[in-house]
Amino acid sequence: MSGGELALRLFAAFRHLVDRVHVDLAEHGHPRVRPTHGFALQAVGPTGATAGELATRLGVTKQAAGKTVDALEALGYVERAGDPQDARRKIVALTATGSEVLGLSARFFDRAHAQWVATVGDEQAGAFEQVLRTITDEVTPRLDAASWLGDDGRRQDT
Amino acid sequence: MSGGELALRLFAAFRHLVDRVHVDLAEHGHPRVRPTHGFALQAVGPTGATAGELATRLGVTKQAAGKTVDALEALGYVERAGDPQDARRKIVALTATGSEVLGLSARFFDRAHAQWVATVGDEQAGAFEQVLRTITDEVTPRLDAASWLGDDGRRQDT
DNA sequence: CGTCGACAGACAACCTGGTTGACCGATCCT
DNA sequence: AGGATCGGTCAACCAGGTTGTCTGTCGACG
Repeated sequence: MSGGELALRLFAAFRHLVDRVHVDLAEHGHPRVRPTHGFALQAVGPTGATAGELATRLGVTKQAAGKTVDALEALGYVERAGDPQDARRKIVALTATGSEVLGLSARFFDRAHAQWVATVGDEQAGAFEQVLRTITDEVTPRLDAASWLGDDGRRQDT
Repeated sequence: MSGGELALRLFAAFRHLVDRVHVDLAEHGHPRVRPTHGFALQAVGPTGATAGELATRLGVTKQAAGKTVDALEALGYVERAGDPQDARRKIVALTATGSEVLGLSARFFDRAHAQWVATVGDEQAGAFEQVLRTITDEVTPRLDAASWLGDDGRRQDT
């Protein structure tokens, strides 16, 4: 396998998985969720987070994070609330539907995972994941997928 | 490994590989190339192609393909020439620097590939790639990575 | 031979997600 | 108290993609 093919297939596998999950999500009453949103919800997490924290977790500027929160809020998946401790901060937290999506998403990911484990065999799958783990262990997980493809990598945010 | 983690790691591996190649490319006199451009150059290939062919190969609209060609042309990697057989068609072809980039890119991908084969071991790597191949074999290779992340999937192009 | 439909490419307008830059109020620290 | 700093938002802009429209060229058929 050439290096280029390897890269392509890695991406195809990733995309296949994510697509599958989003089809399932759409069929269960959440047709508007986009992969970006999923990442963001994940980053918010059950404990909530501020826009700034989100920004660093997602590897984007705080403005971009703010916009994502706007979108999620419009979809009804998160809510913004003021922090009584510090009037500057606004903590965004999952709504009921928000955590429902998060839970469903996790379930569907696991289901897709289980399916391909079944097709390739238990042992192979284990070995595969082991290799994948060692490859990606030192890599910092950055989720700013969209911008990364097109942009120069310069990013500063004040 | 949870399904979500699997997806994340697949993406991280892909991204890691691509990033590495583009760092190498930048160090060898091609700092402006973006992943998108790489895909497009690949799609043009040594034989050249029309904008429409590019569009279907990349899985985007012909207008988008046209814009990409504009960018590549501005960078000096491709040239547009009229087709003497059919005055409607304009075939885009790689310039000398264009095919240089393509060649370098292939070499760097292979180098990165070889490096991780070395780190995980020959046998593991082989098994890994075998699994990856079976997973992604039925998947149609679509390279419209950027739009896929944010858009709804509705796409029609006349 | 002429005409009418299909095809290839380009232009314009718009959307999304991201970025930079500037700004405002709240907090902290001296 | 007062200046620096932090958290968040507004505004302008850019890249890449999409839809819709239009022009020029082929080709096939009457």
